Amino acid sequence: MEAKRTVQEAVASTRRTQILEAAARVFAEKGFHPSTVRDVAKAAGVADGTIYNYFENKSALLLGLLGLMTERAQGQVDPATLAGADLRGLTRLYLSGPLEALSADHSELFRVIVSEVMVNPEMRERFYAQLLGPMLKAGEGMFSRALSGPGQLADPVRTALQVRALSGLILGLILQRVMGDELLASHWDELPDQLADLLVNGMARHT
Amino acid sequence: MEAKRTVQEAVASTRRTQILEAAARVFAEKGFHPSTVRDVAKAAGVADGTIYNYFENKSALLLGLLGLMTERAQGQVDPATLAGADLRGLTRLYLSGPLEALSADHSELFRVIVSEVMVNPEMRERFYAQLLGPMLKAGEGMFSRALSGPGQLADPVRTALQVRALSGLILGLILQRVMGDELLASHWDELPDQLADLLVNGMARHT
Amino acid sequence: MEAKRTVQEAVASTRRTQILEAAARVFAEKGFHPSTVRDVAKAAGVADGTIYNYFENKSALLLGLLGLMTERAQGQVDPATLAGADLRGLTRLYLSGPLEALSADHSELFRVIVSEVMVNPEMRERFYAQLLGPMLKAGEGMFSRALSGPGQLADPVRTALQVRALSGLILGLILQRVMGDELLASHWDELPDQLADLLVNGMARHT
Amino acid sequence: MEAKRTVQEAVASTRRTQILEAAARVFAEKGFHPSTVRDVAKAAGVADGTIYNYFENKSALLLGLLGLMTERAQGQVDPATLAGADLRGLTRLYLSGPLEALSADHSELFRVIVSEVMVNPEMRERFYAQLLGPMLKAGEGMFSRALSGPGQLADPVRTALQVRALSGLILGLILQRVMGDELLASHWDELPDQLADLLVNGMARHT
DNA sequence: AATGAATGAGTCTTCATTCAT
DNA sequence: CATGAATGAAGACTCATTCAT
Repeated sequence: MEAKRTVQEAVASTRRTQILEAAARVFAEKGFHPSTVRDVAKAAGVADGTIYNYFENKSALLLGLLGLMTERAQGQVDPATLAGADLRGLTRLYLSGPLEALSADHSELFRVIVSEVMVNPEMRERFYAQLLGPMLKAGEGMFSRALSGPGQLADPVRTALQVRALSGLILGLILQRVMGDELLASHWDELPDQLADLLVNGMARHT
Repeated sequence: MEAKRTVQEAVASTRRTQILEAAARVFAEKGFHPSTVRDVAKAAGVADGTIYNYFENKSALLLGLLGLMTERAQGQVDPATLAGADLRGLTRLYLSGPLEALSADHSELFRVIVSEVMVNPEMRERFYAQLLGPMLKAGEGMFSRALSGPGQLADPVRTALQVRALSGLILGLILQRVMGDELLASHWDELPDQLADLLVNGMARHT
Repeated sequence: MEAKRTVQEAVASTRRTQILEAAARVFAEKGFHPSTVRDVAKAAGVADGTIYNYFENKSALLLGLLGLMTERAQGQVDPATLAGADLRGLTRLYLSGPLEALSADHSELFRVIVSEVMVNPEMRERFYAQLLGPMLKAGEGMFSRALSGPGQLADPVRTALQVRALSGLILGLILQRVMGDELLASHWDELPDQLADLLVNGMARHT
Repeated sequence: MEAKRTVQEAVASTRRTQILEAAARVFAEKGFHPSTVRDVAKAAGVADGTIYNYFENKSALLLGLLGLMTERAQGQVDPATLAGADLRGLTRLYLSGPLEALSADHSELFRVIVSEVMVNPEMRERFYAQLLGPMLKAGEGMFSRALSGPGQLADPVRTALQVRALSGLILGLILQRVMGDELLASHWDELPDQLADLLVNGMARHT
């Protein structure tokens, strides 16, 4: 009975993932609103009704994808690497994770999710609670240490705003790339380094 | 006949604007997809069918709003002020325009438009062609001059990337605010100054 | 403008009736739940969506039919005839109206409506408020006069219960006929007379 | 083997009853059509599919409930009591059984069943064959004796119609009560006596 | 015999768009 | 040009029923 239930749960979990990945493909291709539940069902190789055994409604698929994305975004950063990093290294690391992760493969899905986040309150809240908020919190911790001088604590508000500048930079660059800016696309890999220089040293010195 | 046509054109133009502004209100309130053409018609005080005398279809309303937004975004910057500005002043000005303009009133509509831009190719292209592209071009011109030393031209690619960092910063900060970050909301007015400092001098000196 | 609106209203009213009569036919034939909105639309010769220009939803069609039935049930009784009737005549009249009206043509529709009235609170309330309640009130007025002796008023509660017995009798007989009782079907026309005898004189004398 | 089969049959019968009672609760609460097979399964504490081991389909549940109701309606009347009753006593007894039984607890279920009987031919036939028909037959027997004078048989058609009047009265009163008539609800217990008086002596004398 | 996940046909309802007036 | 009733395609979702385990 124990075992049986566990097996069933495993199957159910697999099926859920299977549907979710199908939804990711379909939504990435056609967008959320133009996609039909039937599209997702077909892509997942299940019947229409089966979708509703795993998700309450069409929107829940999107929420599920947000969860998937969150899971993947976690654990991108290696705490050991962070420990020994100086300010520039820290900045570079903070930037490079999301820039690499979100832009490469999942940009299509990212577009769909951001699109709904903009407009759907529940998506927005979850996005902030699961992804953006934690990322900001982590950043504040990291940079508050790095920015504090010996015996002098960094201004917490200023630190928080700087972290928001960093994360904003990431978001904004991804958006611009997604919107078709070719310069960004072709220099994407250099960005973490360039930006770290810029942010640490400033434009004046950076030149 | 001349006059008559002109009057007619004026009326038509007015009616178009009237519909567009109704669409702005409606879309801002409910989002694009949940809003119906009838909603817009009612808000504009016209019949459903009348909408189609001025706009090809529902999507054209959104394109029209993008145009409206573009018009308003132009002429925000005063060329005279720019001329005498140093690097920090320039940065501050470049940031403050959009931050003030887009965040205050029109944030709802901005959300709707960005949402569709993410997902709708035609919207994306126009957004880039009308708004983002020109803004980047202008920025490149401005900063290329400011960053060039005497007798030495600034690296154009580096300049372009820096400009994209600036505009990305703007976009990303607006997004984060729109997503409900309270710290940004309460310190919004200080941002242009703080960011200008940060970007010009860097974090190291900025502390 | 006046005239135009009036014409439009007339058209709308006609269309409403047209749909309602189609619904009556369809529901009478297949029952309410098995009938689809499309069935009604086809029977009415309109598109599916047109139904929803005149009725909020499928249930509203049934409510509409209840209204139709109510209208027809009114004005069945001629006040002049009632005035001069004695107790037996009154009873006979009170019975014969509904028995003739509801059983003949509209028995199919009556079945559908009663079926939903049994189960649907809103239908039940309306049925009572529009049909049964008024019929009881009218009966109480009529019989309170007829049952009062000279200088002595009839007991109002007893009168009210007797009226409910009469109306209950009507309802119950219709139901039994509708359920297929052949004896009732073949003697339907004699019922008002027979029942009036029974009720006025009692079984003991009636024999 | 014998015993085993018997035990199995007992279990099966129990399970059947268990499901049927669950269905009674569910249907009484939500009505037949709005209830799902899953609702019934949950209320019975079994899996969806189990229902179909005991009932052919959803409708069979309702037919089963009709059977349940029939069983309970039988044996309500005590033949011994009937034997010595005069016309008034007989009438009172004939009325009081159903009025007490159907109105008290099972009125919800009664509503659901009548609702379907109105609309579903098979239900209608069974209802007539199992419940109404036998009740009429029994009444005809009882009253034919009571109404016959010495050496003179009562007119069978007249008797049959009178019995139908009685049963119709019952049905109609229950319906009116179920529809929310408060006077009936508050005087329900007096009905058998009052009605017996009315029917035996007539309104004229009854006053 | 019990389970409950899978099925997919079926329905209501919405809404962008058209067009006769 | 304005109107708004009519259209009908489209889609989310439900749920009775089946069947492999």
